[in-house]
Amino acid sequence: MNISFKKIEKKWQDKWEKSKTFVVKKSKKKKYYVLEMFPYPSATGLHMGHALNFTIGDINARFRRMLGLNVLHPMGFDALGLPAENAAIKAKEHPQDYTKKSITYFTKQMRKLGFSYDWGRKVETTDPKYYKGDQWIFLKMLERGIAYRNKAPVNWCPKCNTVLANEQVVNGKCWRHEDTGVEMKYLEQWFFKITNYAEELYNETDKLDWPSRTKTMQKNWIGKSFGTEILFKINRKPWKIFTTRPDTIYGVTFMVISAQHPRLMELVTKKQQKEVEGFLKKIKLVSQKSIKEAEKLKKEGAFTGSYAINPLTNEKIPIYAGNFVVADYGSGMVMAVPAHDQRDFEFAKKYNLPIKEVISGGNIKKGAFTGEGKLVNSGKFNGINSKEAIEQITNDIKKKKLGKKTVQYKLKDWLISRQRYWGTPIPIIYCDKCGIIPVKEKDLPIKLPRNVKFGKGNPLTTNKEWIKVKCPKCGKFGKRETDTMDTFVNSSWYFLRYCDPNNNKIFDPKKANYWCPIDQYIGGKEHACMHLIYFRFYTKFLRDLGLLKFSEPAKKLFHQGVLYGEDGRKMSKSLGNVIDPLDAIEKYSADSLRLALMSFASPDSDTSWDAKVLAGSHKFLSKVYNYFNKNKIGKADQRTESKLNKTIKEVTNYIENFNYNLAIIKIRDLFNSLPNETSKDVLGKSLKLLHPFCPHITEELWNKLGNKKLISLEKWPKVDEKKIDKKFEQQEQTIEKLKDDINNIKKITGKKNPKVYVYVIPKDINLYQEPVKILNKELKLKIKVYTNNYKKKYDPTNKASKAKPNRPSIYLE
RNA sequence: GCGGAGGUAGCGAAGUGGUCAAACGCGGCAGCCUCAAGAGCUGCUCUCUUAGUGAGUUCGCAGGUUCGAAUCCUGUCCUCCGCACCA
Repeated sequence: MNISFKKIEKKWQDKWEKSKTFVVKKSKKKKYYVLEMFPYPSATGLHMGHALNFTIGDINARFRRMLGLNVLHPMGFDALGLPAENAAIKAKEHPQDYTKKSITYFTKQMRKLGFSYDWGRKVETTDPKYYKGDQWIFLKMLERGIAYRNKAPVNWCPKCNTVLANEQVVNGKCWRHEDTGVEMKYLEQWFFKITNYAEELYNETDKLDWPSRTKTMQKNWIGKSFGTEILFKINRKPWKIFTTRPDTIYGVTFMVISAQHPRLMELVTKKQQKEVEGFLKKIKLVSQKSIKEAEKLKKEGAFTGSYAINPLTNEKIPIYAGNFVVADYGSGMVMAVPAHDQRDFEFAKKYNLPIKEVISGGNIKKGAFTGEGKLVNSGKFNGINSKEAIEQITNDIKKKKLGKKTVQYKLKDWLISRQRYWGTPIPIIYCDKCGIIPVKEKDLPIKLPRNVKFGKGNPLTTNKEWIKVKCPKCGKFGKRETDTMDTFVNSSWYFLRYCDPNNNKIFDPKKANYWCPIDQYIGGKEHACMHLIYFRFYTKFLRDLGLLKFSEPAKKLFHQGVLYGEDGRKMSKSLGNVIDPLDAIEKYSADSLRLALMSFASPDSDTSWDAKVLAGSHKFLSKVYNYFNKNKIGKADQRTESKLNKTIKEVTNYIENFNYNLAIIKIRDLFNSLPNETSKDVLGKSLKLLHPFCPHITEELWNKLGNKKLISLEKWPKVDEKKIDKKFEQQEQTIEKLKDDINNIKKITGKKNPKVYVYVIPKDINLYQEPVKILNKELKLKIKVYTNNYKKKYDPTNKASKAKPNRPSIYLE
């Protein structure tokens, strides 16, 4: 029978939309906010990863809704950003038109998948009403010293004429120009002082109900380490040096300052200038990204001509510029202890610098000894264990006011400036007289001008009309900031905007505090150290502004697995292994696709696409549909009731825990075991179990059962424990075993339609009567059961004597 | 180098102390149906054995704990992923 899934699906999608089924308001019910990370729309449309992500979210949303919660399940588009701008330029379109088209396309596809979004809450970051919020928050950050301007080394592509985000540098090359090396440049940039929140972000990570892997990644990224800050005198000025090994301070034989250090040139003497400049030139093309090929990179450097004074030994120590010291960690300069640090050791070997052993236990001729040991050559600290010496030396330094115990983070302030058009304009005006002046709140939003000419770099810089603006302070003409904000700014607070997306304010704190924090956030694990840290930071900042009453944006987080192509490789156009969700829907149906996506594997594990699973899912749904066309509605037997209730229990549990694949197995099993005649109640409850996965077909069949209301808004079935009867399970096992035995004997003997005689011991007779009846029907055989002591039984070969407890004897004729 | 995940029958994938030769799906094989194919239905699918209910060998590899291990412990090999010269 040919079922028109397409018609059915369209019918219910229309119905949901018309009757505003998924529109939510504040209510007395307990709230539940489920959110999938909003997509970055592109003209190529939704990909299978999106479909997977959103399906997981939708199942969760539909399930919670049926449980009686007030479910907020919105969707939006993260549409500002560099990739869209580049794609638009390539397509010779205006980014605005390109984005609009992409969003329309995405929306259409999402509708076809039957997601239960409250579309009235759609958020688009390209909407000036939205990015006004970015600008307002920026101004608040500026007021509080969280946003600041600073000169910093950045990745620069000479061909694009623009700064690139770290993610846009691939192996030291520009992502758009594979042959172009990225350079380091010093530019005045806007930063967000996320490091102010490093401690809180770090500490609260443990409390989150998030995947542990992500939590560790975040903690590593924030990178808290305890150490000591020691003041070394250089040219009579103190320089702070961070170390985790103050116990080795007597072994310092030189210092290394980062080649990227902004104050490097202060230390370079006239005599050494040429040498240092030569060195800097040599490493200029080595961007931060390619430094990541760490092991291969040889330690290199040049003597600056300056010396530092070791505060404990008063030794004069030469300072080198080096390529292996990170400029923005610690103080960008390290005290080098070649005897006890591998990198310092390599550097010392190369430049013939002295290696002084201060911890015993290793062989410093062979290499650095980084382990624990007793101190030697360390004055009054000789003989102390190195671990203990860390404490003692730190105390000594503190007493002498030469330093203190301190904490360092790897987390760096967030560089948000982008020399690009398609982003939120930074609301700043540069005035010759007044300096850097923030735009007044009442003048927000600063809209992106529509008229721009794309050429080299940021087209805003050549838009004279837009740039020219009156200084809010003195009234004379100044210049607008032409940099725009990093796209991650947009996604840092969008979840708040969903709570009241159409107002002219930023977001409604009252509503945000009702709906938030997000109860269940769902998205890719690749965001662990970017978006998922940024939006925590924003939440904390907005809390400190007094707008939010919570400190963490998402209580629970779920990462969907990566879905690879059928060949096990990443889906990509060039490999030709991309499966388009629309094609799958076209060929089968949205419900089939949703079911298949959840059947491959546990939704959080990486897996590959399998066309057969999709076909199989479709087959199953067809079977379900056909069953509902043929079946009779009458009374439910106890066996089915028992099975149903057991399944309700299992499925509920599985869905709670995101074991969607297992839930589906149980649901399939239930439908497969439904008898031709059963009650409306059983059928309805079975449909409800399937509904979160396959909303359309269940809506259709629910309606066919004679229900007037939507299944989408029905209550999730409750388990009736009393109806779960272990007897039936036992019977099922008995049936299986008996069936196996009969089939086996049939096979061995080759008898096709035998008469079957089953002999059981008297005690077991009750256990077998029912199963034999069922098997009679199922196998279409004549099966007779006797107790083995029954005198009138038919038993030509005396099989009956072999019957044992729980082990019937069988004769086939 | 640091950190994380994982290795289960032909494949995908459940299972985390006994009820495990191990759910379920796919594939394969056989039967029914049909003029035939497909679909659908039924059964089998580690090896051997047998008119069934029996035996043997399995859950990356090697040891160990236990009356008992796919499941716990130790070591080891392999795969995938993230971070990476962070002092």
